[in-house]
Amino acid sequence: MVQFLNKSSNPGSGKTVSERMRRKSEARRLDILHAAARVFRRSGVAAAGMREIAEEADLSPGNLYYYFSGKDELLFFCQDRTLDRMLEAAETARASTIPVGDQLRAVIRAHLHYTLDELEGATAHLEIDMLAENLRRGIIDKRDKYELAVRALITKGVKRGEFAPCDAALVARAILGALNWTVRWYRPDGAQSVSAIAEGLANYLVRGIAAHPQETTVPVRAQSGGRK
Amino acid sequence: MVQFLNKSSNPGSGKTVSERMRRKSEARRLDILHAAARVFRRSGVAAAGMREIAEEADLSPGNLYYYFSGKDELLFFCQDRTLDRMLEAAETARASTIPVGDQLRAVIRAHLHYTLDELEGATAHLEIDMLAENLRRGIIDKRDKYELAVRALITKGVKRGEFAPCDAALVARAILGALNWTVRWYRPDGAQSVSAIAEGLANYLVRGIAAHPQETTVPVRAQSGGRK
DNA sequence: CATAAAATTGAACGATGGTTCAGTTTCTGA
DNA sequence: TCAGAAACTGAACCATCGTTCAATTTTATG
Repeated sequence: MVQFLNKSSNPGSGKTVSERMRRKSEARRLDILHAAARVFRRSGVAAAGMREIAEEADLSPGNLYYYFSGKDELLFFCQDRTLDRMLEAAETARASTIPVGDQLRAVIRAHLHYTLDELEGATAHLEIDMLAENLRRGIIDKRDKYELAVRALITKGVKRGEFAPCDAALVARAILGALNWTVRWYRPDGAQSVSAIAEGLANYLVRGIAAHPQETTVPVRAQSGGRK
Repeated sequence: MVQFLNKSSNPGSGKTVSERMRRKSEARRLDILHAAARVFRRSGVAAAGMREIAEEADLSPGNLYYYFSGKDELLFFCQDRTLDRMLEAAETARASTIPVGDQLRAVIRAHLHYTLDELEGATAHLEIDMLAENLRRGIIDKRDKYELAVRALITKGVKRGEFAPCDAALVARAILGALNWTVRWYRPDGAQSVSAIAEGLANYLVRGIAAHPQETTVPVRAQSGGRK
């Protein structure tokens, strides 16, 4: 979680020097990663060029390769990081003692936060087949693990009688689809904030499997305090 | 609907000759369009190369440009065609006299058919920003019109008391997201057929807004006759 | 301050992808 | 049968993109 840089090529190749320099280098790497994530989100992975990423990170194209072996490594770290966060959120929800419906709601909120949030949001993990073959395996596994976590939540809800019997695998995919597709239409300057969208979607998506849904209440547009 | 070729550059530029030749040329154009749609779906629009499309359509790369002005025109026609079909299905559903829930179900079925079906399915229309700026407008308008049609269906259901009050715009986007995301996980050789997936998703997605959902029934995996 | 390592640069390379075009083959209609 | 149009070909062009590298500047440390 804290250090994901020693997984692969570090700057240079000689033994590291002072602690202070190592810190600085690491921070720089993180900055670059953030810049790459922004460009990936803004332009899409395919259209995101190394020159564009370099400019966003305020360094020359060539210098990028001093910190990362190439575009694939950049992409890999971006995807890996986001999936880790989502998996963590899913695990936290699972381990809690609140009703399963609320656990699912928490996962939905976190999911949208990590994809749409202006600062922390990233979407690179949604374009897995842009990643080089050799790096794909691990990412795919994490993505599948996440999907399975959502499915397990649904299954648990059914077992407890909180949810109606259903095809958990299909419902999980439907939920994830509805969530992931938000990156296509969400605009930061739009009418609804990320958390408002999250509440609305959570209400609708959970209601679809709730054993005893409230007769009336579904996402009625913004019941109080509009933006942010 | 029938002829969408005279919208732009036809083969050659001289006056058309005999009717028989025109027919043949038109058929050829359609074949190429189908081939392009297959390649777009298989490889994604960005990764789909003109050489690959040419090979799929059994002609030389250069010859492609005898029938179409370029990749953008190819993409435009693919997107336009699919959106037209979906709009048509939405209109048919709207005009029918069945319950709104069933109208929505019909739209969902058609939507998945036109995206996932082995022969007729196309996914190019999901990558709108791959299209050149100057052609985008029309496609975006059609897509928005379709989204509005789905939203209108929901609003109608609420007005009639068949659906619970909700944020129709958000729910429409959730539904479309769940549907569109199927192209990411659906595999023709998977366990469920397209229509089985359609039924399962329709049940879940409609239940989320139904005023009085059945207590139990939700997509319980394949109640009879598995594949096809 | 000096020196070596770390960091940075920008031009250039090779591959790829959309597109063009001069030339060739195939087909149509009189 | 035979022009002339239509259909077709494949090599080449040009832009772009990921990447490399020799050379230069900056920084850390004795």
